[in-house]
Amino acid sequence: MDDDRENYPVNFIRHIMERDVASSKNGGSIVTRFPPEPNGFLHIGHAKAICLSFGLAKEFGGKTNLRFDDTNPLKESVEFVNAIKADISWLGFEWDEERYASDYFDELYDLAESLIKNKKAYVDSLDAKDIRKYRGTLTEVGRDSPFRDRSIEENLLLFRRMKAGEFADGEQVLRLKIDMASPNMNMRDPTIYRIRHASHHQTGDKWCIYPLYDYTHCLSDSLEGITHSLCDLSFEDHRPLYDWVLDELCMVSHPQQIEFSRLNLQYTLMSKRKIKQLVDLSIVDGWDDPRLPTIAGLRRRGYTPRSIRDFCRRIGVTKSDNNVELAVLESCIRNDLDRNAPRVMGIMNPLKIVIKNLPKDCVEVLDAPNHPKDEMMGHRKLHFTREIFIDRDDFREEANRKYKRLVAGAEVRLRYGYVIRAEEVIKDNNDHILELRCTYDPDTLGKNPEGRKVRGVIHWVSATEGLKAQIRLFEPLFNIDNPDLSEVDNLGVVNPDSIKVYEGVVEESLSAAVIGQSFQFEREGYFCIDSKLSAPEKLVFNRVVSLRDSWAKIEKN
RNA sequence: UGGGGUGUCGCCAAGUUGGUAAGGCACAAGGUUUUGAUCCUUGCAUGCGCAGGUUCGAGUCCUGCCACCCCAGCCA
Repeated sequence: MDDDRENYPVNFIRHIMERDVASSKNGGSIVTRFPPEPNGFLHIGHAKAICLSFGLAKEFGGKTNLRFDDTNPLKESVEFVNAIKADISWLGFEWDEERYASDYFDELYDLAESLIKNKKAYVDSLDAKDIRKYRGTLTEVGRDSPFRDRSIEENLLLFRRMKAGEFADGEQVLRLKIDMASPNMNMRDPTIYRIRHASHHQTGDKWCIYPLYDYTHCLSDSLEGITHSLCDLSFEDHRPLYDWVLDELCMVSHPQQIEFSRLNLQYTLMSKRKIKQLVDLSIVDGWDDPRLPTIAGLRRRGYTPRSIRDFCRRIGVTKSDNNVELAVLESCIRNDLDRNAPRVMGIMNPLKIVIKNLPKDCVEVLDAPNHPKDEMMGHRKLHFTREIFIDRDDFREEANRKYKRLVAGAEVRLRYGYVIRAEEVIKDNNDHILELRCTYDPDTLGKNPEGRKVRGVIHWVSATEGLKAQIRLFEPLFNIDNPDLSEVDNLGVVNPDSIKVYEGVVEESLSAAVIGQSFQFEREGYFCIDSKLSAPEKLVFNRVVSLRDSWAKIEKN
C-alpha cells in the first residue's frame, strides 16, 4: 500500500491483539473479517472499520475475510455486492477469502436442529405483534410464550415444515430458549429464523427460511476461524448472545467480539439507512454524489484512497462517542494532494483582460513547472495572448495595500508570466465591469521590475487558447453539525447551497486530463474531473477541497 | 425507577504496574515564498465530568453523585 509507512496508532484493540499474540492465544494468529450487508454502499464509517480490521490483521501477519452478511434477501442485491467489493479494493485492501453468510445456510440449519434437540430452541406460533407484547419492556420482564414448551418432536416437525415451505411468511419463527426475564433484551428468547418466501441473490429459491443476524454472525465467525471479531458499540449488548450460541453449540472456535465506537463526522450523515433516503428522495444524485460521505461519493469528489486511510489513522479507535470535524478529513486530502497533484490554472468567474501592447495574433509560449517543489513532475507550456481571463475576485477598482491583487491603475504579476498594469475599466450602463484594458511590461518575465514593488501574483488563462469548463463547488449537505434527525425532520436541515456550478475556463494543458487525476488550480483549491458528467468537449471539474485561505480570515475582520 | 457503555484542551486522542498531562486537527503570532498555498519557528489543559477519600504523591485506587450514548426488528 504505497507510502503509508506508519502502522496503525496505538489503540485498545491493538493492545488486545498484542497480548493475545504474545500469549499464543489462537496459536498466535490474527484472523479478522469485514462483514458488510449488501444493502447499500459503503461510507467513510465503514472505511474506519475496514482500515482497522484489514490494517491490524496485516500488521500482525494475519488474514482478513470479506464476508457478506446476506441474511435478508428482501433488502440485498448483487449490485451492492459488486459496489462494496469495488470500494474495498479501491481503498487499497485485499481480502483473503470472499465469503457469504449464505455459504453456511446448510450448516446453520443443522445446528439449529441440534439446538432444538437440546431443548435450546423452539418454534413459536405467536405473530410478530404478540411476540413483542410478550417480550416486556426495558423495565418490565417478559413472559414465556405459550408455545415455549413444545416437545422436541413437535419443534423438529414444525421447523422442518417451515423449511419445506408449508407456512406463510410470519406464521412461525424459531426462537432460542434463554430467559424471558433477562435484563438484557437480546436474551429474551431471540428469534433466529423467520419465514421469507423470497429468492436470494446468492442461493436463489433454495430457502424460504432465513436465519437472523445474532444467530448467523457468531457462527459464521466461528466457522471461518475468526479470532477477533470487530464491530461497533451497538453490538455490545449482543455479545452475551454471541457467546451463548457458540457455547451451547460447543463450537471449537470461539472468536472474541470487540466493540468500538462508530465514526460521526460533523455536518454529514453516517447511516446507511439515512443515506439511502437521501438517494431515494433524489436529494442527492445517487450513492456516488460527491457531497455524500460514501466511498463512491468521496472517490467522485476527488478524495484519494491514501487520504482516507490517513484519516482513519488520525481519528483513532476508542469506545467514546465522537463527532469529528470536517477539517481533519480536509487536512488529510490537502496533505496528499499538495505533494502529488500537478499545478494548473483555472478560473471560476472569468473577467476578460485585453493586453493593449500585445499584438492580436501573438501567442507567446511560457514555461511553467508542474510542481513548486518537485522537479520530477516536469513542466508544461502556457500560452500568453492578447486576451486573457482572470478571476473577478482578483480585481478591484480600489483597495488598500493589504489587497495583493490587481487594482485599477496598479500592477500585479501574472503567475509564471509578466507584470501587467490595469489602465482602463470598461463597464456597461449598469456599472457592471465588462473587461479590463491593461499593458504588460516585457521586461518582467522571471524578474522583478526595478524600483517598484508589485502587489502580488494572480492566476490567469488565455482567452483564445484556454478551455471552457464547468466547475462545481461543494459545501456540506447539512447546515447543522450533527444532523441526526428523524426522517421527516432532516429535510429541514438540508443546505440548499450545497452545490454551486460555475462556467469557467481552464488552461489548455487540461485537455489531456483523465478521470482519476487531481490537480491544484493555483490559489483556488484541488479539483478533479467528474467521472459521470465530464466529456472531452465539455470538461466538468469537481472541487475536492479549497486551499487553506488566510486571506478570507483577514478580510472578515 | 432495567441492562450495557462513555466522560482528558474547540474537535479527535495518547496516558504500561499511582510519580507529577504525548500527538494530530483547529486557532494565534512570526519567518521564507512569482500559489494570501506549501514549508519552518513559537504559543495553546497548575489540570483530566463533579464532590469527597486513601497516599509523600492520583487522570490513573476507593466512595458517592452528574451528564451523554445504545437496547423493547420476524433489520444488520
